[in-house]
Amino acid sequence: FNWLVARRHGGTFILRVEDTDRERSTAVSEEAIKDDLRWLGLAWDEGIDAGGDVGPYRQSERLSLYAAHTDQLLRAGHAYRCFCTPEMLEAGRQAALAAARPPKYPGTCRGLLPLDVEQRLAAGERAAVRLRVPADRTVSFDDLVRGTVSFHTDVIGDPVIVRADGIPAYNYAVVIDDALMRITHVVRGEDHISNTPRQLLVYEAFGWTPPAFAHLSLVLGPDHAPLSKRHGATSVAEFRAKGYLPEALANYLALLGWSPGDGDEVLPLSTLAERFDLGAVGHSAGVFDEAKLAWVNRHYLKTAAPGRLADLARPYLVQAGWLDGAPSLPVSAWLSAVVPAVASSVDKLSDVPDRLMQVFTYDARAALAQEHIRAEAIQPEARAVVRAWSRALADAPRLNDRQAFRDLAKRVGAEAGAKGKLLFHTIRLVCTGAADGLELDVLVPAIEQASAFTPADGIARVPGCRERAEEFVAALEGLS
RNA sequence: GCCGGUAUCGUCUAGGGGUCAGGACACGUGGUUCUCAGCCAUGUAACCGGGGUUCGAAUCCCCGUACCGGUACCA
Repeated sequence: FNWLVARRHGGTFILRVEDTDRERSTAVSEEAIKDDLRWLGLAWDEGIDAGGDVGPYRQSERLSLYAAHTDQLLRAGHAYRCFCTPEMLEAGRQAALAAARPPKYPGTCRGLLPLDVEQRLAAGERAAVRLRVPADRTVSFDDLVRGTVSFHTDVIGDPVIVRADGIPAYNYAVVIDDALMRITHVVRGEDHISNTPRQLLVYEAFGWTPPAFAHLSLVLGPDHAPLSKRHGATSVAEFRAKGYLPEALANYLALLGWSPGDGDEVLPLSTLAERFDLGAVGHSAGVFDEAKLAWVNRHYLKTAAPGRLADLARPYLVQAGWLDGAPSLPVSAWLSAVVPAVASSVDKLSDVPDRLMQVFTYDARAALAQEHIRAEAIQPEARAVVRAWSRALADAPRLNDRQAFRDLAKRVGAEAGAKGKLLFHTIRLVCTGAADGLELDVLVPAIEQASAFTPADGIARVPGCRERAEEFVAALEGLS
């Protein structure tokens, strides 16, 4: 949504890394975020790796900036040193909770004498810095999605703005950054809505004009609980791994919480960038529905470039053991023809191998062991087709294209006196050992082409139609 | 507990003082196709509860309930 707001209004989308929590901020997590954003197509105009004139864009590299501002606040009396230990604070919190009172910093160090502070500091005592929150005030702001939101300062304890180790707290660092980076719109999750009054107070202490705020609802899982690991994929990277197209995920996510108003559902990023409107964003939390994501994905799967689909599907075929990492050029060409043909009937790319099962595996005996297949195959009409088909294949060239298959099917039909469903269904049985599957126009040429490859091509061995027919006939005769 | 937010089909939503409350996904049924896809047709399904204002409330107001968030020297 941040990206869309920036695009829609000709703004600048900035990627800033908020890494003041050293535990959670690793090079790996930063890289993951950048990968996700890039994959989704949400390029940033300014920030990490992109540069810009209000950097640095990593909070851990802006520490001196924060320190200078803290001095200013301390001198002006808007902030003060706090010597309370985490243990003391925690005990106070527990006591308050037990007494059914709101847990709030009691202001223990609020009125410390400057001399005392000097002495304790000189003695090596560690101190955090707290913001002095004015009493009995209502702080309110006009949220771009929710309208006016107000908080009373009496429920806000003086927040720590700089920890005892000198690292600023999130609520403080973002204000300085947003002001210095001239941020106009802060669009974030509603988990930040109650942080906003604290931040507003920091703007006020500095005499700065705050940016516009917009708080978005969170996304819930199907059980209505916040999205978490047990709901399966919860990160962009996981959806990518499952074979969803980035444009589909972006499209779906935009629709989760926002609607164009006219019922349009398929909206690529470029269209979204023109039509998105923060004011039309919904106020309630959305439940993530993977079935709908899949539906959107299918739309994009149908129009994606063949080569791209082939490339994206390759890892799944490798995983299935049918392809090695570096297939030959002819195999790549084959994939570019076959993958798009199946991709249009699949929810996501990881389903492709399943759809291609009949190309790579064949077992006539096992097929005929299934009652319904056997019953169908032993019908005299079907046997006639089987015979004609295998005879025709014996001296036919490879059925490398759709037309060759159709011609042969026609000949076989004429010879066996069969057509339509009976004809094709029987051929399907012989070629795949199954009663359903891909359209034979597509499947048969795919099998034939694949059967011509050698192990050097980096693809598993695929039995051709002739071989399959022979095996089927043998298995059928074995039955009777 | 306290503070804040939210509430229309199972899900995403449109609408908004008078509508047959519309669409999409999913699901059911029928049709088409050599296909579990697609396409066509068709069906089931919703305004959280209670008060108030009003000729009239799903829509405005209040209360309640439920859910979500916050209540950190996390972000």
